[in-house]
Amino acid sequence: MESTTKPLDFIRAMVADDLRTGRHGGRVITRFPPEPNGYLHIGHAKSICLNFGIPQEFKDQAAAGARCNLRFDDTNPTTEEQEYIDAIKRDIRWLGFDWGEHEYYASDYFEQLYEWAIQLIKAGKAYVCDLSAEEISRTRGTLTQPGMPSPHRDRSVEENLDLFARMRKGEFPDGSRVLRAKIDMNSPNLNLRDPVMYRILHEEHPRTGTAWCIYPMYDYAHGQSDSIEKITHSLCTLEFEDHRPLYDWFIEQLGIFPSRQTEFNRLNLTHTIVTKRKLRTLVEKGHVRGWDDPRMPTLSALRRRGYPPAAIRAFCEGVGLSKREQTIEIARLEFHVREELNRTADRVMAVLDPLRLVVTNFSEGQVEQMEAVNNPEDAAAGKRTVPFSKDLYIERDDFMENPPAKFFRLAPGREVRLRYGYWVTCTDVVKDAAGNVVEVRCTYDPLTRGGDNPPDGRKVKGTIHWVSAEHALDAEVRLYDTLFSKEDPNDVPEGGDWLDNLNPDSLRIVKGAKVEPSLATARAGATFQFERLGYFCVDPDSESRRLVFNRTVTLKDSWAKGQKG
RNA sequence: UGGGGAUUGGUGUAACGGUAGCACGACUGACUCUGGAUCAGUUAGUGAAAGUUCGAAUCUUUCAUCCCCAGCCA
Repeated sequence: MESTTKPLDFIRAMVADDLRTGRHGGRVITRFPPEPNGYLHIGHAKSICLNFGIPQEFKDQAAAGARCNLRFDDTNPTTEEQEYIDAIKRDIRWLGFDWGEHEYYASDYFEQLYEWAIQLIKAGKAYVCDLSAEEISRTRGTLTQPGMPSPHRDRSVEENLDLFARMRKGEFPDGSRVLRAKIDMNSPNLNLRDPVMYRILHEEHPRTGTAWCIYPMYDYAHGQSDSIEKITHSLCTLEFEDHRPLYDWFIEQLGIFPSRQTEFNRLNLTHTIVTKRKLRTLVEKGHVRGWDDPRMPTLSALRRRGYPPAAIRAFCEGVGLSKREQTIEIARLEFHVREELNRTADRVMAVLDPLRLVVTNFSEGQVEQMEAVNNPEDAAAGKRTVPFSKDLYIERDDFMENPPAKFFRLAPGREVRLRYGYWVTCTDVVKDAAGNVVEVRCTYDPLTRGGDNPPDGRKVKGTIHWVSAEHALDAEVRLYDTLFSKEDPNDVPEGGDWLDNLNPDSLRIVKGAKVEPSLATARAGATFQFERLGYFCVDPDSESRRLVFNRTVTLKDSWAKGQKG
């Protein structure tokens, strides 16, 4: 028997090993810990798929339970908002994951964290420091030089206890004092040079309101929150590797449940930026319409763009996991989107750049209902009907007066198939005063009804899409390209700015598109394949009078590709 | 310059001392009522140098390169 089990990545291998050796008593508990200060993006999706995926995958081997907690890392009220909490939950659910009742907040643990801080003060492991932020920074030393001990490093336990209690009571202004861990000012790891545990912030918190005016720092809050929740595997990205010694130090000093941190590589995409700070800049400076602008890499934008969650999940599983820097080509994401949509999206005909086509030998006023397959990949998707008449629109690109070799579409004297319609032969071209082709005139062959091959065995090279002029619906179509023209948006010349790499053509709006009448009832979010063009989905801006579509992704187009070269 | 990580085709990811494989991309061709899909095929890789070994991507040493760290952000 051939073994079909695919190799486990290093994290899953570790989990499997921990389960085998009974390290955590048969439990696998992970957590996804977003900070509610922005929207989730594709990079988070990788972490979500990992953290929620692992408990699912190891359920059978984890006799004592497997789950992923959703925990908001809400320790900085100056940047965090309820709006983001709501958006994050919506996006995780949309991606296809559920945390059940295990929704937690670091702020739920503020009291416990405070008590533990007192415990550390009593143990002589933490002290109140009156240095200013600037002074702390200056005395921290540099990469190559050790730091200088704070003049308050050896305050008595009593004084520290008193000061810390008064910090909590609100007796001191912001920035006047902090609580610091007493570790090692000489450590080559900057994180261990007496890191700040608490800072004073007279700021209202979205959840605790004004109950607190001191807030714990990430390093002091995260590991302890993991420990409180008995997280067995705390997975985070590579840049936290340097923080692991500190993560372990607090847990050890406190003698609490030993959660363990393991780091994996962050996901980067070409032509894309996945830094929350920079995404915020794009939104605030108006380079995009908002967090859900379909050009953004946020999950809400990908949803609006029409990316199916299943495609994002497959992508995240597909990119793999390691400790190397990972920059995935955008084409790989698009591959998964096409793969999913090819299976699931109904086909429909739409003309983006309409050119009038008159079938001269077709009776005026006559309408034939032609049968069309909704999805050739899925018989269950059924069939629909498309009206055919004398006056049609075809895609301007599908006609050339003087076609080059290998052009299989319509041209003077040429015959093509109108998909699900009839075979037509171009007999005439009508031009305007400027010489632009404004109409092509054709005759049709009644023996090719439905687009079928004629009995005489004649062949045709091309099949093109069309809509009936009288029946077509008007639509606005938004065509997207990458937000940045450079593979690496951060690759800028001296004195340049990453914003210089914004792609001026990332959005092209087509106003005069014509789509087949079956789309009249399409609802926001519905995804279709416009035959021969790509996948499109109905934008929330869409109204019955004025349909609006977003292009999710184009179809692969070997003709266009050949033209470029 | 200190510390922490990492180097396998264009991009990712396997191989854990024994045939360098898979996916995406690119390129051919077949087929097709979507120049889509599908099918078949081609292309291209172990950062460098020494060493250990019958045998090295894998072990050792040296070198090189890249990423992260000096927030009272996470």
